[in-house]
Amino acid sequence: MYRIGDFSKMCKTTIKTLRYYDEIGLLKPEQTDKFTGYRFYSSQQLLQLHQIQSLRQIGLSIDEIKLVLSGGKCQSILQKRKAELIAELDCCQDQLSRIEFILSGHTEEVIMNYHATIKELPECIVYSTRLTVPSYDSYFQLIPAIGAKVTAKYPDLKCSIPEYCFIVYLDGEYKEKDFHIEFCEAIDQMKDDFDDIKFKKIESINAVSVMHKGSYADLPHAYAYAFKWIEDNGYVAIDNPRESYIDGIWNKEKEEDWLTELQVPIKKK
Amino acid sequence: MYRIGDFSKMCKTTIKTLRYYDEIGLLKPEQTDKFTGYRFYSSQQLLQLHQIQSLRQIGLSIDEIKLVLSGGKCQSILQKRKAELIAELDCCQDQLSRIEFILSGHTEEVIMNYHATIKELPECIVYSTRLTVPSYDSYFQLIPAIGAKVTAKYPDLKCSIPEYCFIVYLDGEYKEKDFHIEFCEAIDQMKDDFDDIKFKKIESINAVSVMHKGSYADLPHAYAYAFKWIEDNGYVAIDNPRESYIDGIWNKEKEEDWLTELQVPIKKK
DNA sequence: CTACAATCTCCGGTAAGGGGAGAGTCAACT
DNA sequence: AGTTGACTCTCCCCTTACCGGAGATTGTAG
Repeated sequence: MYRIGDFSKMCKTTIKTLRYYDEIGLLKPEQTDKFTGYRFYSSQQLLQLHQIQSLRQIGLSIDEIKLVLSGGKCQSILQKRKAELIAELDCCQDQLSRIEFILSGHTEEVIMNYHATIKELPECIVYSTRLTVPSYDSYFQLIPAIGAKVTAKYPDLKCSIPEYCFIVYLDGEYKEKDFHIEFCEAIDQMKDDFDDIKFKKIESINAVSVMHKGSYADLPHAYAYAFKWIEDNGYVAIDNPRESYIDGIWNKEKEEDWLTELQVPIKKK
Repeated sequence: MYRIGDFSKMCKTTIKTLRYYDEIGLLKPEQTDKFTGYRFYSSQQLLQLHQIQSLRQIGLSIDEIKLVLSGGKCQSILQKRKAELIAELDCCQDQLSRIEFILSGHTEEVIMNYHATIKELPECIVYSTRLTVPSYDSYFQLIPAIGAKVTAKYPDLKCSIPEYCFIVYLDGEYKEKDFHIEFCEAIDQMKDDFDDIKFKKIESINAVSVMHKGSYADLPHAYAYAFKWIEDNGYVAIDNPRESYIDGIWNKEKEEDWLTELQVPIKKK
């Protein structure tokens, strides 16, 4: 029989940990003095603790170890831990790649102020219409008219709160003018199509998001950043990018206050 | 200005998280109503939060993000995080390897009951002597005599508590008899050598530890397990293994109660 | 005016222990 | 027999980055 201090040295485990294992019932000392509360461990416990340590060192949680020790599910618990580890490895690789991307200084070439995040865009219902516009500036003259038309047809239809409206560029290539675009506005319910207005449900999807502040003339920088980020971090774009408008001419006077979010649907390569 | 619920949807961040960031001062809402306590966020905060998310997604802690945002040390923080990630990748690989080792069932071939852990053996002072013994059983007749001799020479010398005594096999190869071994006993202070007794300090080292319960005749199984484990998990032995005696003939009658710990000094390959 | 949704603060919980206070216990040395 | 010092005990709070829920207040629609 060993007192906790000696046992602690023999098994290279702190006294705190031994007391904790006692408390949670993972490893009870063979005897506990009823009056003094002193714990006494035997060599048998040394063997048990050694197994516990071997399981802890492969990253099992204490609850999992309890399951293993109570004689069940060893295989499936290890398989589960294996899957966790593979996911964790992927996650670390991804984070490492993103750090390399920042450190390698792509950011400083253009503007230091772009950042990329991955987020899940939840599913939503939108009405949409396709149009060809001669230039950037002409969008926002056309858009209010579309909204008015839809409201006139379906007065009970409401925009999502918060508002979510975006356009998608349908031209695969870069164009200086006469863009082919699709305008989408998220709404609260499905309706029937009419004229050139189509209603559809957009499925949930993962996208990389880059915020762009300022004039639309600089948006290509944001696109360049996003696509380089996607490429360098091992993702691929799986759909046309969305340009989502947050602040613009309709609520901010100064161009430098305009805020746009670029969302590029992606998946891991 | 957006209320917390809308802002939460826009930035895909939970209300709980936003309140938490407010509380810890990472992201304060632009306004807080003095009477109702309602938080109000602006698009500017959207931009800030987006950056925070991008940093969180590479695994920075909140304190680190605060440092980055307060304008300092961005490079060094990222380098530090990079180093952490590389260490974490190594750790995951190691755990994965150990799980594969168990799942691939080496264990079942021999005896299911071996487990391996890696532990740091702390530095210690020992007296040691080399001897050649004809067979396993003759060790324990010789050892008490050695102890007696040392105690006679240095009466104030005390064994470490808990006791730590082990032998090292000096023969590189496997032998059936006439082993060349070194016997070591950990003690509390350095003394001068005499006769064939040498005192030395053993440095701290990492070792893989395997517990063996039962007759010494089965020890080769434990050795086989340990060396296969070392090989398969990408380590190499860097010194002779130690056989440390915990329970044996001196305190347990039955052979099946004897407990021995095999310690093999290793490093990552 | 009444629902009902949104928001607030406060409290408690997470995993696996670590740190420390204050009190009791054990063994050896005067 | 008393004292010192090492050891151990329990109890409580702390860690990270939030989540869940209770109970109270506020805002908005009908």
